[in-house]
Amino acid sequence: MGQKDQVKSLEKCVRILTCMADNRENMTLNEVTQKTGLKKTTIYRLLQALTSLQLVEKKTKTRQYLLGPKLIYFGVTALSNLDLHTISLPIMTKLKNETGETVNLSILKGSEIIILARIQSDHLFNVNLSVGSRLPVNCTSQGKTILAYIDEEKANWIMANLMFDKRTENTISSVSDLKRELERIRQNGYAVNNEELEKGLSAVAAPIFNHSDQVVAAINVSYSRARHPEPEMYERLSKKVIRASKEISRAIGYSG
Amino acid sequence: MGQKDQVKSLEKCVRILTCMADNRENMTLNEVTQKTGLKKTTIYRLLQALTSLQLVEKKTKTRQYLLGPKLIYFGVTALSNLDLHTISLPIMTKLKNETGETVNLSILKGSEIIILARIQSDHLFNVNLSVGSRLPVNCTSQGKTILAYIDEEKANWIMANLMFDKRTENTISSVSDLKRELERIRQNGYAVNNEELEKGLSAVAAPIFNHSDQVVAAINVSYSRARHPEPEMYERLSKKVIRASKEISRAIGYSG
DNA sequence: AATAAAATTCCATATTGCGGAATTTATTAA
DNA sequence: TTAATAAATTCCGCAATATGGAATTTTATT
Repeated sequence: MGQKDQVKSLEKCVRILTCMADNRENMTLNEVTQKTGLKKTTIYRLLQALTSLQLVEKKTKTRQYLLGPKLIYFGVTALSNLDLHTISLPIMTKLKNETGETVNLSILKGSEIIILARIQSDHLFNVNLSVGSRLPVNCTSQGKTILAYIDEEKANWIMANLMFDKRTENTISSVSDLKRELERIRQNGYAVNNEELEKGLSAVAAPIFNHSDQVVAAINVSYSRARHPEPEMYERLSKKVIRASKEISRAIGYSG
Repeated sequence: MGQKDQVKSLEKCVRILTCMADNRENMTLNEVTQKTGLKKTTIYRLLQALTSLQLVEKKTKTRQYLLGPKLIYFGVTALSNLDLHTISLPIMTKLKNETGETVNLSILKGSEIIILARIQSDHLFNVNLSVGSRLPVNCTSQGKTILAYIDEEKANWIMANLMFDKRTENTISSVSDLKRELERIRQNGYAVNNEELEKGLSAVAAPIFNHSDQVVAAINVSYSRARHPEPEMYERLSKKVIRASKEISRAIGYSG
């Protein structure tokens, strides 16, 4: 063994897969080479192996690689074993029925949130998001919520590296504004998205904590401002969202 | 290189992960050893490596291993890149709105189906299933649908290895009965679940084909018999389900 | 407390993975 | 079309890595 039970080739594979996942788009060998910094020959060989094991898929026409079907299998299995997920689903369904609006459960990954579960409203107008979708932390209720409760050092690091692209006129686009917003969120116990991601779209989110008092996710209710322009909606929803978030937190071991 | 770009340690890791995914339950080192047939020391070392890379999680109290968070990340990313998934979602939503009932998208894995996407109805009564849930082929509309359209050899192999546990009095529990049912499905173009999985639960499913005319998935509408006991419901739903399945098939390249 | 079983560590050896260089294939420019 | 450039793929000897039997420690069972 080199060191402490490392498996070099596996590490490289995970580095490649992570690179591909981070990148979202299909990637060519050269792109992976540039982004990972590994030797091209090595990557080539590992990608062949990964492909034959179905962890990666290769589009022969374009010579592009993408994450493969076996990862979907592993992933959805892991997801359905995840306490957070199984516990949240019925509570999310209840929340959706109470509010009539779309409910999401998301976790933080880098400077984005990833949707792990989503219960859509029955309104025809529905945003084109789904399990696996990612959104920037600064313009989502869930992103801001998580940011407000993770440890400050990590939050600062994320904020320092944020792109802050202005999705709408309301998008928070500076670290100082965002910090002020996080302070407000901590005071209220919930976060609001006031058309900061997309015009006409609002949401209210609350944090989910684990047994050791750390945020592990956020739950939100998202709705169209066209149907509910009144600002009182935020507070009204927040009560329900917070109740749901607490229920989930407790169920996964939070005692605070 | 050993042979044609194999990476032995990676292969073993995938074998371990597959074993764990197949098993559903958390596993102990010894269990993995027995099920994979690999040497215990090797598995131990690889599990350590997998754990430190977050592909696997280790419950130190019980010394059990389970699929880790990084696999969720890879999996949901792969899922959201999957044409089948992204194309299906809006069509499933439409189908749910048309019928008012829960809509599922599933693929075949071994002798089970796995739910890849699910749009729940707003009825309070909702079955406890979610993305990643697995069900036996013989007692689900989607399982039977896929079985009816995959190549016969594979279907026979699956049927030969089926457990056929009798979930209800209606559960199909012999190969010959199942074969007769598959024939009926091929004639109708859709499959029905007549309380074969759970008393009070019915569903109607139709197959989804790809560019090379192969079934890749099935879509279904599932509902409570308490609300709709009438058998005409099957045919009524089948029209809508078939329409949706064709729409998805075409969108992913089917031309038949 | 004694026994059995499972988990973990150790280490010498064979095997595997590595990556530079060469070759082939695709892409772009002329 | 041809030439030039860039990317993908193959080759192979060497060094580093993974292997697994045996020993040790920890945990479960009697």
